[in-house]
Amino acid sequence: MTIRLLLADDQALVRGALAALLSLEQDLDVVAEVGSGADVLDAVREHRPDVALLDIEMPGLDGIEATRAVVAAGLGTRVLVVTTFGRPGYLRRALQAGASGFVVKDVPATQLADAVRRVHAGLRVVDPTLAADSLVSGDSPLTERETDVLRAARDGASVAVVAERLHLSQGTVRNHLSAAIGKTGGDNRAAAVRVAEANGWL
Amino acid sequence: MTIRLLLADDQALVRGALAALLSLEQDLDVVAEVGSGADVLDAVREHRPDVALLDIEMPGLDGIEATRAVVAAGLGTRVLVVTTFGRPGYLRRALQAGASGFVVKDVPATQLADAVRRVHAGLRVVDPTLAADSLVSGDSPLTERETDVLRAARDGASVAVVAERLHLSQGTVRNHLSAAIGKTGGDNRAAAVRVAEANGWL
DNA sequence: CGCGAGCCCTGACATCTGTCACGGCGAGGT
DNA sequence: ACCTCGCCGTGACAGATGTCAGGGCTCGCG
Repeated sequence: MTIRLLLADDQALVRGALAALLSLEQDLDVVAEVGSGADVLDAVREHRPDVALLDIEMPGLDGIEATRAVVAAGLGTRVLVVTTFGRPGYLRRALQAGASGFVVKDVPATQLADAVRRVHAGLRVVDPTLAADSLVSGDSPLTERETDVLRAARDGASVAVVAERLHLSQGTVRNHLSAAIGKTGGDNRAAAVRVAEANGWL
Repeated sequence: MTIRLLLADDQALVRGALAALLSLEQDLDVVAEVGSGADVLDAVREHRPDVALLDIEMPGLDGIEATRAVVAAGLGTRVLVVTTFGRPGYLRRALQAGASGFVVKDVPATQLADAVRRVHAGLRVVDPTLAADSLVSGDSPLTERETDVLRAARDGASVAVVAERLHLSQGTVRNHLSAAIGKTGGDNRAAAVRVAEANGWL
């Protein structure tokens, strides 16, 4: 009995290459490929794959949201998240969204098929090096408002612009920013943005 | 007669997948795979491939430097650069380094083999959508010092730290930063960093 | 109810940042 | 030799930023 697969990755070349790689395995069958998170759910409904391989970095609906949607659909499709960046926050958020496995694109090619088989068997597959990091970095320490403000200031917007965009006073924006800077251990907003992005807190 | 290929990509999974994809073609033969830019030159010397597929984003020696080294070796190996990010600056720098072709990982999988064949035939292969962008964005308008300073300030370092690191006065650092901000069209250093990175000027 | 914890919001103050006008230096043209 | 132009370096100044102390609000708990 073959395992039916859905592939989602916005980079056509990578998607096709993964399809070629997985098709070499006798017991795996790629039944659908999509290039955006928004198309995942429809494809799952139509093809009923056993396992969905989702990339996190996709425009529009990202892999995390797509995972949530697939799991919520309740069709028995298990999700294996595949990502370029081994950020601790991604792992945590993917598992919270209901993913059954999480692998980084750094793993040897031969291990991907194994990961698929394990996920299909109901096991959890987690990159071991990431698991440790994820525990120490834990949940985001930022409050909702702090996250909003930091996100708005991400690409260099001034306090005035952020305040305008979020309908706050400038003092409030500065205060949230200050809190975020303190919590991330940086010296200024740019450093705070780097840390928060690296941990998947934005 | 088959075309002999070298694959370089730091992500083992992507590398293996590309190998599987290209091996499906009758006239292509993957003779070597490496996971870092530093290993490229040795592998080229040992296996004498016709075409080398190099990813730009690699730790240590990046794809641009590796291209330069392969071309300088003068063994007749042509370079096809494959990258995740379609930044105009990358294309320009890759071609300046002597690459024969440049494709983004967004292209359909079937086109990669064609690109390889064209490069092997001595043609230039350039993603057409990028070519236009590259011309308008052109060379970096930043002077050497401005680039240094902006690079040092990239992850949120304060003026004092940058000045220390580059052995300059704080006033000078501020001035270079100011010039970079003006040239990039931003309002502050964070915006300048974004723009410069997006154009491959750093 | 009374209380404390946590979050959001604000204004005042010291510090940092970006701008500006200016001088020195080397390369290339006249 | 002279001039010009572009890049590097510098200090003074206004404006933006980060810190701090503090008030109002909701929510859960004794």
